[in-house]
Amino acid sequence: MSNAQDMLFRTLADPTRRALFERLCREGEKTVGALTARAGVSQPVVSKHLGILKQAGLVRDRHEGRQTHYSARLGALAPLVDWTSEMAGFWQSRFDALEDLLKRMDQ
Amino acid sequence: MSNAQDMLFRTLADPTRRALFERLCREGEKTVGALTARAGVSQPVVSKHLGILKQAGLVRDRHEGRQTHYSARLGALAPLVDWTSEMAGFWQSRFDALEDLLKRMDQ
DNA sequence: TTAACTCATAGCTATCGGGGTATGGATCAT
DNA sequence: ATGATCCATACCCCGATAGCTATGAGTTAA
Repeated sequence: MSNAQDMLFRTLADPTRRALFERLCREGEKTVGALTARAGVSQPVVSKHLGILKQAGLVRDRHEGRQTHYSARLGALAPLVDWTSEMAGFWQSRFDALEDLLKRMDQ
Repeated sequence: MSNAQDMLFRTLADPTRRALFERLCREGEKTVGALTARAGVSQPVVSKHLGILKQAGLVRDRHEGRQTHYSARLGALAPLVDWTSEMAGFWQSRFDALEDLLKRMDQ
């Protein structure tokens, strides 16, 4: 029963994970080793986080010899944008309704 | 060292909390009692979540007699939108750079 | 004043999850 | 073939937190 937003919010809630995703967005494709070098946590931890990011659809992996290259999949952020827009939409429609009411009261 | 995005993602990561915020966006101002009625958790839990939402700036409260009315503060979502745009921007600029490179190689 | 009601806080428990080390599988270099 | 490198998995540990009940503070009704 967990929708797309749930997965995204939970995945991006962790600072280490979000930092990894940000680096992939900023700097493009990176190997696990390169990511580990500046992640501040051990390699297994980086691998686990990358696995979670992949499961959320936020990254993709490409195997080349003994190293794995990860890159950001920006399209996965769409549900987050949609959710935000939806919330804004509800708020706006209620605002419009209020505006409308005030207008009618003014007549 | 926790920026605005961190607070927002962590706060919205919990399904119960996000559901409360969504209801406030959809249906407007609600009392704690009204929220508790359909929250699926106990009243103290609802109060605690509302407190966290308030601390994140996502809701505001208004005291009226013995009841407290909560409402959504949509502006608080701005850092989230900014972050998303920033990530998209990085991705786009790298894409543009690649496009540019290919263009120059083509000459 | 007393009783009922609304919400917030305190205290507790159990679970979840992020961190680590150890290790194995796979690939490359010697 | 052997050793070194890169990554993923398994396992454990511990802190964070979401849930509960009990209770108190504040407010309205009787």
